[in-house]
Amino acid sequence: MAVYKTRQKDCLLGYLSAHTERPLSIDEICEGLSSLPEAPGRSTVYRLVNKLVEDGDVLRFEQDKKFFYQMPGGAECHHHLHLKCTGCGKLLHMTHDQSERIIEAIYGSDGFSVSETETTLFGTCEDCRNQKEKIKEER
Amino acid sequence: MAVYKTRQKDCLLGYLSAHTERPLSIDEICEGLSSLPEAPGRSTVYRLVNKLVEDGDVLRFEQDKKFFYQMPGGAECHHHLHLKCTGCGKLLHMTHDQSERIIEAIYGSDGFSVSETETTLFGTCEDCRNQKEKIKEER
DNA sequence: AGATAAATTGAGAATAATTCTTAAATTAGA
DNA sequence: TCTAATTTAAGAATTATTCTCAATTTATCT
Repeated sequence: MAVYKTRQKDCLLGYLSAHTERPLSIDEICEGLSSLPEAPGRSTVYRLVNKLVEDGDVLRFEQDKKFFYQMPGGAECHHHLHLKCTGCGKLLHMTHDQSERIIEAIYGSDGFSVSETETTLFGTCEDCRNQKEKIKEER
Repeated sequence: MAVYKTRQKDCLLGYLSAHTERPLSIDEICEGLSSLPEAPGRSTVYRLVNKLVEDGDVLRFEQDKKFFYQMPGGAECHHHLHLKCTGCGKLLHMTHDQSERIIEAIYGSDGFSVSETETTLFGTCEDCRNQKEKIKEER
């Protein structure tokens, strides 16, 4: 099963490597490609992107029942772990150092390499916790 | 908007509190309820479970594009964080102590309370990392 | 208990992200 | 250029979930 080089692949790959600043949804990718003459169709984007993930050339992560895709290496914003509040939806960015400490601790104890781009920690932010406290007190 | 007590609610709540050992999918819940005479229908299960999550009575988390539900308090297995390998799909359980250390560190630095039941860290396990190394060496 | 208004249920339609199917188009090599 | 293998893309199929609304159930009032 040889692999053929096509205009569509080049087009997608070009777009992804030019937009590494954050993970992109399929909609965002198709939207971004839409003005280009060689843009692959939607089902081709799905197929190509799956292949890229399988080959380890693109990172994929899941949020709100959707997949997001990102080429590794480029993103400054994603060299740290994220905290997502399930109360208000806010996304917090941990510091690089704190992220590293946690990742190294886990590597040391479990031999597991946590992927910063694929991992989001869920919980409750300070504001939402304070609000909950207040509601409890009012009873 | 008063709240009425119904047989279906009792039935679901009874089932959930009797099965706290791990998070359950909607299919598993409906399957489990199916033999009971007062079992709510599928759309009612969806509606009730969403209400319970909203009220904070049931925990929900997302995996493989599906939601899973669990009543808090019961589960011994979920008083720790999980590591999921994106290579082989293996699920690792961190020790309770290690989980606590990480959660406390994040609470200290960001004021964010990580929820153990809702959080899964993604990455590569030791075996898969070794395998990747081997493939690289063979080139 | 009977009547009434508000809340709840459930069957199925609607939605949304993704995968599958397949005929037509493209690619690479002889 | 011819040909076989690969890739594309339009749309059908799939799957988890939400939405709709008529029929049923619940709580309350008399």
